[in-house]
Amino acid sequence: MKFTNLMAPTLREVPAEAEVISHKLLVRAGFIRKSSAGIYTYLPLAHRVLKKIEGIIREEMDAAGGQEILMPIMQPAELWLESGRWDVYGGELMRFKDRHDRDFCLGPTHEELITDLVRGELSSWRQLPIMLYQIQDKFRDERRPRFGLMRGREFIMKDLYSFDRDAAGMDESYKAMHRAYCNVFSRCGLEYRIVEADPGAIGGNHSHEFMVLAEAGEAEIIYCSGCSYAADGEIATSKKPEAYEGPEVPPYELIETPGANTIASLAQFLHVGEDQLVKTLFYQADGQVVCILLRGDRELNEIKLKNAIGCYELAMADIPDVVAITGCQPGYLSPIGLAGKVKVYVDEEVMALGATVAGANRPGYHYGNVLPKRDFPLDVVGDFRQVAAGDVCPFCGKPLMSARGIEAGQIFKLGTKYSKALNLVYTDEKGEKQPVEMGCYGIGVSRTMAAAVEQCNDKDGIVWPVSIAPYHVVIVPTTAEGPVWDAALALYQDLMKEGVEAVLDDRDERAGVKFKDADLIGYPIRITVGKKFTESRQVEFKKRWEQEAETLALDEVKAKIKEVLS
RNA sequence: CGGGAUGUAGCGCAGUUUGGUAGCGCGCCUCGUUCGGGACGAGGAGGCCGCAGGUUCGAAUCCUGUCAUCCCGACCA
Repeated sequence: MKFTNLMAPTLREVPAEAEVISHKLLVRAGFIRKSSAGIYTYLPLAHRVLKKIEGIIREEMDAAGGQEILMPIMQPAELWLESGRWDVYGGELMRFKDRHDRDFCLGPTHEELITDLVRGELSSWRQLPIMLYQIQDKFRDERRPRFGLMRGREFIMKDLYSFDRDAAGMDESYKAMHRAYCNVFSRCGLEYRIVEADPGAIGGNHSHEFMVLAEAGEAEIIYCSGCSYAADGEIATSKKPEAYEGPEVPPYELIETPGANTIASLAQFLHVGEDQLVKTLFYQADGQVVCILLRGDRELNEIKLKNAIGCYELAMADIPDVVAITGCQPGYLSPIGLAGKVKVYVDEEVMALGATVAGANRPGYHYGNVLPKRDFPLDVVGDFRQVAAGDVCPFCGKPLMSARGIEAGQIFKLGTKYSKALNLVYTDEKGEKQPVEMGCYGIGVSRTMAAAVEQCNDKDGIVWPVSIAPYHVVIVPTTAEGPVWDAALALYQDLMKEGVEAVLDDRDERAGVKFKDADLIGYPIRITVGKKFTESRQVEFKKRWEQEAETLALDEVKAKIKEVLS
């Protein structure tokens, strides 16, 4: 491709709306342009990168037993009503009506549609297992699209669905996909980590996320410094402490704590650590107020609490509701005396405290010598704490670490959630109907491209991994005429004949401009034809990820390119 | 959805407080000089000042509404 024929509109200045590196660079380097919030056009360079990522995904899915199909983006409401998700999915589902006033949506995911497809064709156990996948645009009306391609409203996704006769079969499919995903991200040249994850609205009971490591990632990864434990911060857990079994504690007593209306100020006033105190919080779960007790130094993990309660909406309770229950403004709230009023969820770390201090439902006062269970109710004891770096690994006891990641893929064991809701059954050897065990497996293709940029860049621009680079080689003639130009053109034509993916920067620009754009766009290899060619028929060969260039004779270039690309 | 900010040329911005008929840098076009890390000079094109109402002799500027975009939070396969 000649640069003058390539629509790659590079910008010298950063668009004001871009915040994260991948968004800035993809816009500046002429890969994408915004259409509306969270919706982008992929220009030729981006399109090539996406096709490469998709190519890698196809090879790995096919090798794992997948068959590619293409389902409609437009989906009828009936299927979503049947699964129950038409009402549950909420505002994220892009809904519309056709001319006959029938309800439809743009597919945010395809469990309903594929289950409907397979139930129409599946009859015998002999047909299983089946793995079907597609690569297509997905639509989610995000409340807040942001960070360019990282969280869009329209994005490209690969979604594969597995159908097995039993749980053991589903486990095999899950393992096969787990391996295939490792291959995909490794082949894309990305540094990633696999973590245990919350299945969320897709459902099921077992899920892993594939996190591309990057500072701009929206997800927190907790992983162990000593063993292989790694989990999304949303569900990560730390070692459960032993419940307190020390000497007997005298009855609780009122103590004066003027002005100590936060955990920090109370700890300071009493000269004890925040981890010696009890924090009392009130939340509202689908309209019902609940109480949560945590160790003073801890934050609540709302996802854990949400899963424990089994509610859809969870938010801090309104202050008037709290006052109605406790008779006290926040600051000195007490767990004592809540029996029968609200359900109390207690983090297991609280149980490890001996005599502790809690609020007294009276401004300026706390109770000392408070003992969990003896002095306040424990309706549910569990893990509700947000785990942080430095906590103790639940499996090996070594300290946990924290990193940030971009969720590029997630795999789920769905079990029979959708097959039961949509009546997807097969007939087994005994002639009995059985529900199908399903799994689903997604990769954000456009997000993976953004993640690659997020991970592979320097101050000058993108540094594409070879496997997903839009082109492998750029040839930069320092002038657009004379022997230098002729040599560059001949080299380009030669490389084209050999099937090398090359761009010839044939613009009538100064060399500096071409170098800047080459770095910005991020071709893995740059070949400069210039003064060394005039002097001694040599060219400069530079790898994007190395600082220094090497000088080669013109006829050595082809071999060198092949060596570097392989 | 709550909070904050911004909409002026393709991109980055000034002008708005104090109303007087639109400006800078980059990019673009022409000519010349340059030519290995975003050159220089001269000339030129390009703007319903987001949109709709209102106030005024007169609105980019003041008022009302509305739309859009971005940030923080909440939320999220």
